[in-house]
Amino acid sequence: MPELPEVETIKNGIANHLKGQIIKSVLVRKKQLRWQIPDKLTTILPKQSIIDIKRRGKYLLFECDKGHILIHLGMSGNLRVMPSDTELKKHDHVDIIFTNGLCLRYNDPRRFGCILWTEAPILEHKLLVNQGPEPLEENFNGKYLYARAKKRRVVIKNFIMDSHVVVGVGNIYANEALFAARIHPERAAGKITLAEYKRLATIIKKTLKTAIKMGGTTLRDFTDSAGNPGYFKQALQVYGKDGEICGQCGTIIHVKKIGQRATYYCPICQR
DNA sequence: AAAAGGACCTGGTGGC
DNA sequence: TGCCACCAGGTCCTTT
Repeated sequence: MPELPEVETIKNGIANHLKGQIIKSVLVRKKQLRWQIPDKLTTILPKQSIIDIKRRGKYLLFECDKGHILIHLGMSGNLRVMPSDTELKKHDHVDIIFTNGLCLRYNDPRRFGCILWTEAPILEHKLLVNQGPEPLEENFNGKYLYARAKKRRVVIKNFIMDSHVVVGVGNIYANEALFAARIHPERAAGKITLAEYKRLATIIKKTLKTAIKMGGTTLRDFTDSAGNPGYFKQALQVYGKDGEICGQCGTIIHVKKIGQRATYYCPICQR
């Protein structure tokens, strides 16, 4: 479900409801996510307030009085703010309940996400310390990509999906960005020219910004924190469009597994 | 050090 | 209708 635009959309949807709220209790119905939810979460959070909510890559960072809650939504996770007595749905695994009667409810059918607690400086957390630059920041650009790609034989699509290279580019936006940049997804990262990387970096920024503006991409049942769908799906050029016609040249869009993931591309436009 | 593949998990779909 | 194989927004970890 969530790539960077979806996580950003969720963050924007919940932040204003939660900032300054005081946690009353934490209800964990299923602690086995990607990693087990630490027992400490339920004991240490009550009486703390949510100071701020930030995003790093696809991780959400909830700054509390004594540390941070670290949440990743995996493939199928979602977070909604709702009255704490709202009827449960399947896979509602965790409620963080506030003194004002609202709760933050975590739902995740596949349980690839995680909810962790840390009292150390948040950006030094093991999961965050080696993350690449934020794609919307200035330190992510064509020169950076070109330098990082030197001598790398990994295919370009996997390269830009590697969060240690740049965070937040998942399968949908990797496909879309490579199409827009007219770069074939299977080229070796080390063989892409500086000019192409400049084009690609610019397009990744543009693609993600547009998707955030449109509230993310709705596939299957993605909704934002208010339950609304995202509208970026209508703007997709290649993702999920195998067998359809390329809007640029009329060729049939191909699909192929690259690195275990479905890859959609136009064999004529992308070289 | 880098590349490749497996692992984690549920639900939906399409074929037979 | 049932069963089975396969697919899905991610990414860490192990093996080569």
